[in-house]
Amino acid sequence: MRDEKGLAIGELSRRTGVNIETIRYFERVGIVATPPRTSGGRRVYGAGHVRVLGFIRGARELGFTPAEVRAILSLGGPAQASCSEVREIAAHHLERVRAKMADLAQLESLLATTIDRCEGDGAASCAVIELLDQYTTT
Amino acid sequence: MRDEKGLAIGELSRRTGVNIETIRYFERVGIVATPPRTSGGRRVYGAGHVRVLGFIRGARELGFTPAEVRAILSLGGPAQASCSEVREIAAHHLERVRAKMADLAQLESLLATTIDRCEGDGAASCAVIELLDQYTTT
DNA sequence: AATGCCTCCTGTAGCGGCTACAGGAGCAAG
DNA sequence: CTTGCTCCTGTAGCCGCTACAGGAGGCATT
Repeated sequence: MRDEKGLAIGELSRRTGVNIETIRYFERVGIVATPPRTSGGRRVYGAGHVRVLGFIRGARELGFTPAEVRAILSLGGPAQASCSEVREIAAHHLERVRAKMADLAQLESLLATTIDRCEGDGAASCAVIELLDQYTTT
Repeated sequence: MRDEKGLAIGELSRRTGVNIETIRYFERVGIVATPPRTSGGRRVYGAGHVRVLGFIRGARELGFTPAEVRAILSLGGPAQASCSEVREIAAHHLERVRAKMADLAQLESLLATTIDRCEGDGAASCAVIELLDQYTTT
């Protein structure tokens, strides 16, 4: 299957960096459209699929949730979605990123402080174990 | 099962904030020890289980991975693990937290910049879609 | 003792987002 | 035709839980 007009799934996978099995999974759950087949039953992909799969990969790598990716795709995907709607989804994602950063900053501070107080085996108690032990009675 | 000497699983769950089903799961996968039973077949838990489950919950809530939790437990858990070893695991976790923070800071910056450049539907192109579209050809 | 209600038991399946594999068919080159 | 590679479908699995069905145990009340 080396037709100029379409790609086999392996070639699509190499082009987009998305796993063959993941591509089939995406088709099965409706994230990407079902492609036409050869008479032998093999899938034939075109430029639209190349674009959409690359887009999905980019969004996932930037931390957009699968639900957000689906939402953008249901707006028409990269070719048709309205900019203001995509921008709104991205802004929401940015809020989540900022909230996670704030959580991690708190956690980092707590861990660093506790580890600093930890004196190792010679001490009568262990600051890290004490920290983790706090939940013993709720 | 209201014996002074032991707790039933429901009471253990209320005491530790760990789900009944999760407690059974932990026993099944070996994270916590199998407790003795009544003649009727009910599990009877003691103070050791209360402590370990609380500890597990604390560690998970602070973001320690299941593998890290298991590592600490295999060192003897909160009652017996050596402080220096637990501290080392915590320090490694702190490194991961810091790395994640750095990743998120980069991502936050990229998203914020891109969203700022996004002018909405009136523009000829969409900065957010362009960003996500970068992966179309690898 | 019987009843009713709550708790606990085992076994199994499911969630999400993929990932992997078995067994067989298709396809192209030599 | 043979060979070697790609692709197909169907199924199961990863992880860390979470949920449920059907039935048994336990306790208080009548």
